[in-house]
Amino acid sequence: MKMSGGVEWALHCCVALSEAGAPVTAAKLAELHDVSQSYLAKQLQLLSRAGLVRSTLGQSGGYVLTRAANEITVLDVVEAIDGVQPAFRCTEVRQRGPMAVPPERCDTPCPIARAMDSADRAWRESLRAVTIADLIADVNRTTPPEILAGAREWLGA
Amino acid sequence: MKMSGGVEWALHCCVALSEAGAPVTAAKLAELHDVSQSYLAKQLQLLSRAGLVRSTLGQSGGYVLTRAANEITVLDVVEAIDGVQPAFRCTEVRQRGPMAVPPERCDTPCPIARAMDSADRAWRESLRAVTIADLIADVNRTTPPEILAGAREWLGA
DNA sequence: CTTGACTCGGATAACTCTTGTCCGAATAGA
DNA sequence: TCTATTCGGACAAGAGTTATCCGAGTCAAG
Repeated sequence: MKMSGGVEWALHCCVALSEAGAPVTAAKLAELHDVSQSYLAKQLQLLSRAGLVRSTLGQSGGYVLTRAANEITVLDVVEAIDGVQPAFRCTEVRQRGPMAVPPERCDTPCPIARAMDSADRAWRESLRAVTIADLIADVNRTTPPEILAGAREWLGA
Repeated sequence: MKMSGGVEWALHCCVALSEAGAPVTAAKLAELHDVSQSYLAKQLQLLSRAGLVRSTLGQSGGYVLTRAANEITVLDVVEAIDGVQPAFRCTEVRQRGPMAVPPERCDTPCPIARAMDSADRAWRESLRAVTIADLIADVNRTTPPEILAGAREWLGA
């Protein structure tokens, strides 16, 4: 089981966008994080489709967050990039084979699927409890101030 | 993000093995669940490597659980098949690009990684709380008795 | 108003990982 | 001793992710 690597980039971009305030181009975000520009554009498109960022075209264009940082959860970003489908998908094994249970007797979900869904809900609930604003607060607390100031200036330039 | 489909099969196999008591061959398990025999063998190998099942060779051989059903958690099976690595892997983006944070200043983990790890722990904790015995109890409660009896007899035959 | 350059967006290949299959080594019973 | 049956690891095919490019649209300046 592996989450799309783009999730990490997208979260870093959300943090940067919130700190910048003004529109930032995909090229600048890619350079700041030293990642593939073309591929990062794809992740930003996904964020745009999900309505988390708004893109501005033309000169002095770029991406801006559509909501305040404390109104965007980590789960929002994860679902925008990685999709909303749970990692486990029940294939109804009990309805197959020589001892198959007839479909009309399967009103309750398979116990295995139930356990997986419960775990999936716990996972999502944990991600929903953290917002971009929380991440920013942690970043501001743990990174050297001079680097923070430099990054803010670099983003604006 | 997608979990290996073999996890579902492996869990069904553990339930079946616990109900059987005697060794069951991979071929019988595959026929019971109507899945690819060759591929199911791969999953059973992984369970064997993890020490959850013991294989017996030769005639009248097969697989048996090494522990009681209430001593095997769903998490044990998931980690045996899908691996123990978390879905999210931090690539230390903060240490890259023009505003890179020097490694010696990165004693605390990245806030993004921390949020992901917390969610991952919640997920695993939820899976650890459910045992194969719990699954069996649910199965016995929700499936028609005649099918249960038939399956037990079919496994023994 | 015209021009120009810069932006994002979707369609297009390369690659990695999962899925699926096969045959050989080892074993228990006759 | 022999035979039938078992599991185990090595071997291809497919799907999904990763990475890239070029065109449509837009804003700003001249």
